[in-house]
Amino acid sequence: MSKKLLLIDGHSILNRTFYGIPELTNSEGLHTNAVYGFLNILFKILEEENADYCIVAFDVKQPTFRHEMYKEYKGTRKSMPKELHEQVPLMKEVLASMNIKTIEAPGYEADDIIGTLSKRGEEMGMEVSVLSGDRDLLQLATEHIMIRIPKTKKGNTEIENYNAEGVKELYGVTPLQFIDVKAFMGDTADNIPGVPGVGEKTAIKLISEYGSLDGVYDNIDNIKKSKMKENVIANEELARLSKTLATINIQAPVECNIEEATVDNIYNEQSFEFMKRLEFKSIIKKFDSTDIKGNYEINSVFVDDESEFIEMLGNINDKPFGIEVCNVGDMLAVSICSDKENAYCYIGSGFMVKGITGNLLANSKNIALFDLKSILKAVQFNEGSDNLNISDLFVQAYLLNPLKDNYDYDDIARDYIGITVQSREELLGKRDILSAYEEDRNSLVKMLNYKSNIAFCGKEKVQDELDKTHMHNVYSDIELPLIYALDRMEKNGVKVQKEALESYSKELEQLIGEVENRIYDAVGEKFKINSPKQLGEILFVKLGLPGAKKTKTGYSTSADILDKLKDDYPVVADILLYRQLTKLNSTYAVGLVQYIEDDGRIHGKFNQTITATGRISSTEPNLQNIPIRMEKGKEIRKVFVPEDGNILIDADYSQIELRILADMSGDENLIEAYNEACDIHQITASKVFHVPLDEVTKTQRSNAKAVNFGIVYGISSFGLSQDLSISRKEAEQYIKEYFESYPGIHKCLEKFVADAKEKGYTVTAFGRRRPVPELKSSNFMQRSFGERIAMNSPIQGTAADIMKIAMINVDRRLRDEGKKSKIVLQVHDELLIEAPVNEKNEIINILKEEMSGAAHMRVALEVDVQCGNNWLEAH
DNA sequence: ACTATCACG
DNA sequence: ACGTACGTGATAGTC
Repeated sequence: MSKKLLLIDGHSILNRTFYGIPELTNSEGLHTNAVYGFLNILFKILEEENADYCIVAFDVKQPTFRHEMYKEYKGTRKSMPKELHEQVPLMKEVLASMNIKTIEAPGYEADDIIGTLSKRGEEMGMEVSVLSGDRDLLQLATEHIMIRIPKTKKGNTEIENYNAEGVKELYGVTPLQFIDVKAFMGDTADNIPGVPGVGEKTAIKLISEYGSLDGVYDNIDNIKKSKMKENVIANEELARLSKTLATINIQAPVECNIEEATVDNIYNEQSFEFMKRLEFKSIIKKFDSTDIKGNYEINSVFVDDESEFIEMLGNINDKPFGIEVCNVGDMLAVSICSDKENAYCYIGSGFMVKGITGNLLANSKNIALFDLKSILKAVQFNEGSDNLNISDLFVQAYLLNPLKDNYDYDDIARDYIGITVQSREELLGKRDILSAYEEDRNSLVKMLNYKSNIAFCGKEKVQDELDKTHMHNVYSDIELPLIYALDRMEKNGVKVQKEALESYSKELEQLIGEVENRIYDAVGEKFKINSPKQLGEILFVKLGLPGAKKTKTGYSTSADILDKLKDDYPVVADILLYRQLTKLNSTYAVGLVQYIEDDGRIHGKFNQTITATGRISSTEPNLQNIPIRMEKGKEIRKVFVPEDGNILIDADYSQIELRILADMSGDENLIEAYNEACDIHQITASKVFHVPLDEVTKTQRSNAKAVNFGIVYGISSFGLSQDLSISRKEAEQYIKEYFESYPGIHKCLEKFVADAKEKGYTVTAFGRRRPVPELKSSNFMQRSFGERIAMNSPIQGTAADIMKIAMINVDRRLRDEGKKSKIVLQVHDELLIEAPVNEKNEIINILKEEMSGAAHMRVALEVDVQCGNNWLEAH
């Protein structure tokens, strides 16, 4: 059988994948999207074709022989963005690691190299595939040379294939005639001028009729008189030059022995290291079936016998150890690791193990684990003075880089130890713990043992990083103690009246039915009102409403567009109402009922490792976005109630973010305004609009409020103008006046950006960091986004720090003082406490003291506290 | 699996 | 000229 040769146009594939794949960086901040896309296509083709030889050709940065006669060549070519530029040498290194030959020849373009090699391969009797991102190479196609062009369709890469026949079919000319077509039509991307006024259609018509460029000029008298004909005659020289430019050199003096460019050993140690460094998970997977992967192995032991395992726990004494604990149905699983080579796992229902494990956790000084909060769900113990040092690598890794979406043991193993461990999914698939136990106990044991082992092995490295980044205190003073507070809050849960919620849902459904019918009547047909696609079609095509704004998928039907139409078109008002009602019903009424447990309470999750800024997030369900702003929505809050004999106490920080900014900036005017306990929005209005304080109108105050919000978000004139429906000019004026009124704030925000640009990350008042890779982008949009992040993150993050400290302290006071009151919810700047009626006054005091006292700043941290028999009343 | 929308701070 | 406010999560509809 004939051998197969694969030739790749390196730059053109990189170019295509760079623009086709969203931004992607590894932890070092290296851009990797183009390389990633290239490799995916490469693997796909190599697997498909089973090529024997592979060569990747790159252009060299200098005028090439073929083009040196055409002086303007490359004059208008856009230079590569630096995110792509840095990936070119990287790509070459990766290919080298895979033992794939790369080639570049000074004075010759990649096209010429590929052209030459493809012909040589063909002469040697090979089947040749040429992989390129554009159609420039189609002229090379023959029976044995296939041009392959990858296309991304809906996320999938499909490859279009052209041999000589394929070209003929598509264009009606042979591959060689395609050169002459190009001579007439030109190619702006390649700076081939062509003949003015002649495009693809005309060029193809000419060539298919007269066979070639020469044929056209030989028969020029047969062409009937037209503007086009004049152009063709007048530009003969240009056409001939274009032909030269368009002709790929197939006899370039390329020094390359094709038979040495074998595809061999692409999966090897070096290439594996590269894929790990670039964090290409799906590609790393390809190494699974090979023997180089060098999967991390330990001696993973399953201990059947409870007393044997208890003895092992006893032998730990004061040694450092890594541990993992979880529930397996009614049983408990514990894995323990106190040396790098071995880990031991017990799974059973012996109650002794539970007690001893709890003791070990409460009294040991050197513990490493992943996700303490989840362990607390399986084995309860109180934080004491003896175990202040627990290293929760899950939370620690989050602090070190809050932008990641996973901090599982295999991620930590890769990022901090540099080894590859089989992930939970590789070992257990998508099964839950119990079914994994029932179906494949060995894999479950392996997973749990890896977890305790990686915790044990990774602890020091992670600790070092925390010290290096000065985040050790953020961990030990804030995140670690917070874990216990969050765990208790989750276990407390919040009482929700199931019946009330269900009847609320019934009411909504009734209303929804009515509104739905009104809409169908008005429009004259039934359709899915919640489908933006169908709705957009109905509103802007069928009914022809004005103000249509197109998005990439169709018309925008978002609330701010519909709001402008609702006064003139009653049906639009109904659509908005329908949206509101269905949202309330599906997300909040029906949505919440499912989460009410047998104790009548919802025990949502409060996640500590999600947000970029340091805030807590809430899921299953999200209890941090329960409606409050709209009249209809806030009713939902009535079903959040205390147990009998209790009340709800709600405490929230008043304008905490702006106060933090006042303190961090040291702006005298803002500090003074706050310390005189004035209405801050009114004062701002008075300053920005130059009116006396007592003459500030409602509108002025509310505009000033919007500016204050904008400041915290990282102000931009566009954003403000959008929010206030004013012109950008006006918004700019507001901002200018604002910064003149509060010069300290202006300076402070500029410093936030400058510092972040210099260091690559932002820092809160308590030392929490957030990397801002967007600031390095060459894309204006991305960079501006980075600047707004740099202004907002220190503020939002500091507020998050303060709230976390307050939670820890409130929680501690409640327990130290033997109160029955419990924290049940946290909503960023608000805490909800369920308190026995008789504890009411003391709790109010505790809340005020601990929340106000969580940080000491130049302005007071004001806290509003209210009580009620449901959440709506209390807020 | 992705997009649009909308709920909250 | 570019095309946005900062931070989240759940749902319905579409592919």
